[in-house]
Amino acid sequence: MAAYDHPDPATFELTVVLRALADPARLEIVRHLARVGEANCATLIGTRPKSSMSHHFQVLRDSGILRTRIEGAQHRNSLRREELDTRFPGLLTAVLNAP
Amino acid sequence: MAAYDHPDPATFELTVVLRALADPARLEIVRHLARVGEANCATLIGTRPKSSMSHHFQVLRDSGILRTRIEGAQHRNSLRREELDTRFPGLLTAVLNAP
DNA sequence: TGCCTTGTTCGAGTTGTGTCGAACAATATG
DNA sequence: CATATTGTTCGACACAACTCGAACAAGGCA
Repeated sequence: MAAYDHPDPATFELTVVLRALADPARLEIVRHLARVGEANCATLIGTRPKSSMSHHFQVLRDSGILRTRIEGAQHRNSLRREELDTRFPGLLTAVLNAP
Repeated sequence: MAAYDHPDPATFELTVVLRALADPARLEIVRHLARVGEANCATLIGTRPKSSMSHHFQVLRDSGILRTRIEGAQHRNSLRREELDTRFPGLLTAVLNAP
């Protein structure tokens, strides 16, 4: 499978990032990745079907919040913390620290 | 006209706040209020009709982002910076500093 | 009282977004 | 090769959200 396209930090859009974070399922994914560093999709699926998860990962990827690295049959996801913090200083930290 | 109900900071929901901020029109309103401190609705209307603006103000008010003070026929809006920062430290600042 | 200003409310229309099953693609593994 | 595992893609559906005109309410003012 071909590698994913990840947007350049200079093109990150605030409204797009905020909208990506404004969903409970995606917020959960982001919080989980912040804890474990890297995870494949399967370990992040709770009760939701794969197709729903795939959708959420795409939204997060397209907004610039996470990157997906392909290793064999697995897709390893991790937060793009540095890039995000360069473009929107303090934003991700504030979201992760929020109750 | 009766005063508005403003939610208690303890009940602010992160996803609700993020969704409220994730709209270009509302982000513009928030940025404007950050500059001028307080403003009535009329001065914030660009080309959009009043009914659209009223909707956006309600979303911002219900999420806890701004408060509306009634003075005669005018509704004066201002950001709830302290309350927001108590509940979600650094969030509003990060959003306001973002490009 | 009559009129203007300021905003809200209502209803309809349109678009956007999340959800999910089914089919598909790619990679391991026996 | 056959099969299981991991994710994506597609299509359809439901629901939430934005937009906007029209009608309404409340204040200020002549």
